[in-house]
Amino acid sequence: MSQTKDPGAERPPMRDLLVAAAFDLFTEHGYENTTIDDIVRLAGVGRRSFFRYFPSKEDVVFPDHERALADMVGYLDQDHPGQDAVTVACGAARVVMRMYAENPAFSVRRYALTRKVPALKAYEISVVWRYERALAGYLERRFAALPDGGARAHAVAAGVVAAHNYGLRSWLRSGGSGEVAASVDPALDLVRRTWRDPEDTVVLITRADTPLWQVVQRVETALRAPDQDRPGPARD
Amino acid sequence: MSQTKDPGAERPPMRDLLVAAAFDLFTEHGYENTTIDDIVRLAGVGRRSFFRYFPSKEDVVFPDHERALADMVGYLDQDHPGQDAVTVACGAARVVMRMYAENPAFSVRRYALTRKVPALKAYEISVVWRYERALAGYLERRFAALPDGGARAHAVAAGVVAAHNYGLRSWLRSGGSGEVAASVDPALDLVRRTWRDPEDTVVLITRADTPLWQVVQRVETALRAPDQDRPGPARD
DNA sequence: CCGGCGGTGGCACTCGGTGTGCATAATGAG
DNA sequence: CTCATTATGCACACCGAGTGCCACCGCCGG
Repeated sequence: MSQTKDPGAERPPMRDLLVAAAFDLFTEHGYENTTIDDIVRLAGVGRRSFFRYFPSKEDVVFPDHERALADMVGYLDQDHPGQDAVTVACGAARVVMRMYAENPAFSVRRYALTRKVPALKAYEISVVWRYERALAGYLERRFAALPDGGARAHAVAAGVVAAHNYGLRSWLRSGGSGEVAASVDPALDLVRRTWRDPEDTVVLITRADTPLWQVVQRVETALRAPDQDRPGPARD
Repeated sequence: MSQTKDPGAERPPMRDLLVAAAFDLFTEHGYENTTIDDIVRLAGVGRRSFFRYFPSKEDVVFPDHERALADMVGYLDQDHPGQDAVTVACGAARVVMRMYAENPAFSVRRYALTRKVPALKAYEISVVWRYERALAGYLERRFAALPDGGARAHAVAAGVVAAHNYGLRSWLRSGGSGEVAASVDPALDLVRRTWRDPEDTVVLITRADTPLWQVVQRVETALRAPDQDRPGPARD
């Protein structure tokens, strides 16, 4: 950690230095009352160097979102056999979730900051929007065959992102204790269930006087073995 | 229209003057290349007055969103008998849609601007987020009785906003010709159908050998007369 | 005629962000 | 070992957004 000589992680320590200095000052004097000069003075570097590592003052608060977005796009570019589009979108949201889980203490500090500084909240929203746009693009490709594919793609993407953020916020409010997934997955599952492809719906028709245990049995077998003996849903 | 003497609309003309001047300069020289001094020089007013009417340079591009948000909140505060929560949320989105429809030419010009200026896009997103938050707050109250009410409220709000924006964008890309609702309503309907309260689902069970025309008839009567002889969904 | 009073303009200042030129290593060729 | 090249950080100057302060002007009642 003091040398950062590990191959593959060639980030100069100055980046982390600036983030640490900035967060200390932000939490002590507030975001607005802290100038770039204060940060670079505490970090012991030149003012110009700050903008070499962060394009703006807001970016120092979200130092890893760029990587997370790239990870999510990479996840969407893989193929996920046997998973419908909505499930893949939820998986992509979980990729971002893991980024938050990597450093709970930092995530909680940042959450406290974004909650009280409108400018940071606005910046965070624009970052989240990029996730949503990536999801919507993926879903639009997957839903290309459907007549309402465009609207569906955007509505699903927005729902997935909103559910993810809802669960994430509740985890952050708890102070980052426990598993993130325990908060995020239920919300994500709700979205996945309600937006599941209509073609995946099981319609079971029986005589009205069929014994209940037989109905249950047939429902169970139908739900357990999906996508086996019928053409799958449209995959662009 | 030339005098704006109508009581109730006491906006001083300087506001509209600044908006007109700003848009002319933005579309001609670009947003970034236009300074506040350029705007106030063209409008013939003092620089200080600009910030009296608009808190920031971005706000001059969205002069009516504050009013639209207030209108939407007002709509949500009314009570809408016989409409489920998701339908009311879609109605609230249509309130915002009408704001865009009030001045199609202006909306189209603004759309061209926000598409190519990242700063304006980011600002627009933060504005849209306030609509979404208002919707989510309303839906959270309506869904308070449901165990997954919170996640559901946020997912629905996000879906409604995304669908509205999807339809709106397609209308804006067409140059603002035709009815906005023709683009927005189908997308909104998709969200409303998929998120409709589970209690509103009609389950019809018949003998397998029931004549088709009888089945159709019973389905129709069930769909035509909703919420009549059963307790409605939880309304806090 | 006079003294508040609301709206406006002018001025100076802070601060975020950018372009430029210079100094200081680190690297590689001879 | 020395020199040239490159990269990296730094100091300085500059621009423009946004703010605080005060002077000004027209309008009102007294």
